[in-house]
Amino acid sequence: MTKKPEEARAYHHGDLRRALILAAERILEKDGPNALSLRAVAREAGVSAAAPYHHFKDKDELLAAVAHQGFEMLAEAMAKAADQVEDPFARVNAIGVAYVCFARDNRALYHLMYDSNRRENFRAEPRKSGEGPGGVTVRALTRAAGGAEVDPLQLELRQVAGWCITHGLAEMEASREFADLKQRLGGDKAFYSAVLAQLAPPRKG
Amino acid sequence: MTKKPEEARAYHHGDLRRALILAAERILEKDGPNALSLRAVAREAGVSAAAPYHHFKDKDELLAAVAHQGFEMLAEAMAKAADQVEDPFARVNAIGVAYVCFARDNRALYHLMYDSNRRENFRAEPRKSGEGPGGVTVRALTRAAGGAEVDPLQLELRQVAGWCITHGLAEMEASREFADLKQRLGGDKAFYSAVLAQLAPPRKG
DNA sequence: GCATACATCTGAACGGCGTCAAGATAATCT
DNA sequence: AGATTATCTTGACGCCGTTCAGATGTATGC
Repeated sequence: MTKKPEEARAYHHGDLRRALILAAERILEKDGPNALSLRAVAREAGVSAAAPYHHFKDKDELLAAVAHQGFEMLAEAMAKAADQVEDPFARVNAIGVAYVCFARDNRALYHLMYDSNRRENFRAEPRKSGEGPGGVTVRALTRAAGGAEVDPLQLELRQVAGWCITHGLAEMEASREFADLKQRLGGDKAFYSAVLAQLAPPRKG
Repeated sequence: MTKKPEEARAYHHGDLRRALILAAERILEKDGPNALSLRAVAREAGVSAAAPYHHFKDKDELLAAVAHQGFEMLAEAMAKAADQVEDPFARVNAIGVAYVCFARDNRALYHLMYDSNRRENFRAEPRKSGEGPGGVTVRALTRAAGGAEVDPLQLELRQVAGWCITHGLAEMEASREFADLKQRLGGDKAFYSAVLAQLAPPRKG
């Protein structure tokens, strides 16, 4: 049997690398981050405990790959949300809401992404600044600032602040203290949107 | 030898509970979070690996105690910063800056605090909402809103947004992408302050 | 087509980890 | 003093991440 050129190279197992990443995501989703041991991943993929070391330098590198895939999913969700809104200002808000929704719906993965990012174990591709979640956000924010004459320093600060408030909300959205507020506003998304709207509009001049 | 009443109860070791918490902080500071194993903490405290189990149910409970102490330090730093500013609006900003500075100066501890909080392993005292970092912030924000007639929903949203942007900034402040901005603004604190100032002032009526 | 080189996987082992049970030791109570 | 209780040690168990020698399957050169 020869290799199928349309799939990644398959030797004994058949793209074990991808299988391991998927197994890790499955475990993360089903049993939580505490159960995410390298041995458990290998077990889930039906392979010996040492097998992953032919595809990843160590456990962190596998987790980084999982996180990398998570960032791609996140960027995609944000881009899709952005496309559904015309008004530049509302678009920024929609992107933020999509970001927080992703964190809500992929809690364990989101935390893994952030941890992996923090440890700077992103040994995968160097992130090209245009393609990740940051790129989507920055572009939308820049456009929302519009043709108006905006102090570039203010614009940059606003980008940072928007990033901070969104990430902060994503980290805390599950807090019980917000349950009441969510209900009063009529749903999670309305709550996210209202919180993100607290960012000041960019000052002109 | 009888016990010294001014110190906590000392049996064989002499308040091992506190010693373990301090040992954990020492390891965290010196060798980072990866080195923070229960056995290493016991070793650092000069005690057998099983000894901690007479003071903490498991490792998470020890970490929760460390985190708890961290929250007290943080609340103190915030309260001190608040006392040094008169203007209610500037005070809110100063509190946020103090919060981010704490995260910057106690990075490993801050992350531990947040992790421990996330896992809801706060088996220590239930947090009385008035005393923690949240209480300090909320009081200052409420006062900054002033006697003006403010929509209470808007005020609450603003509290949440303030909390989010501050925590988000604390998590990301070490990012290299901000180095340039920090320099242009003339220091870390000026940068934190400028970012936090991006929050919209509370709308009246 | 076959031997050789190479990529891939297994099995066993090492030290470290969190945790527990049994026993030793020291402080407290009566 | 003797009994009780709190504290700590020793030793063990199973799981973990990682390494290494060797087995096995795949591709390549002749």
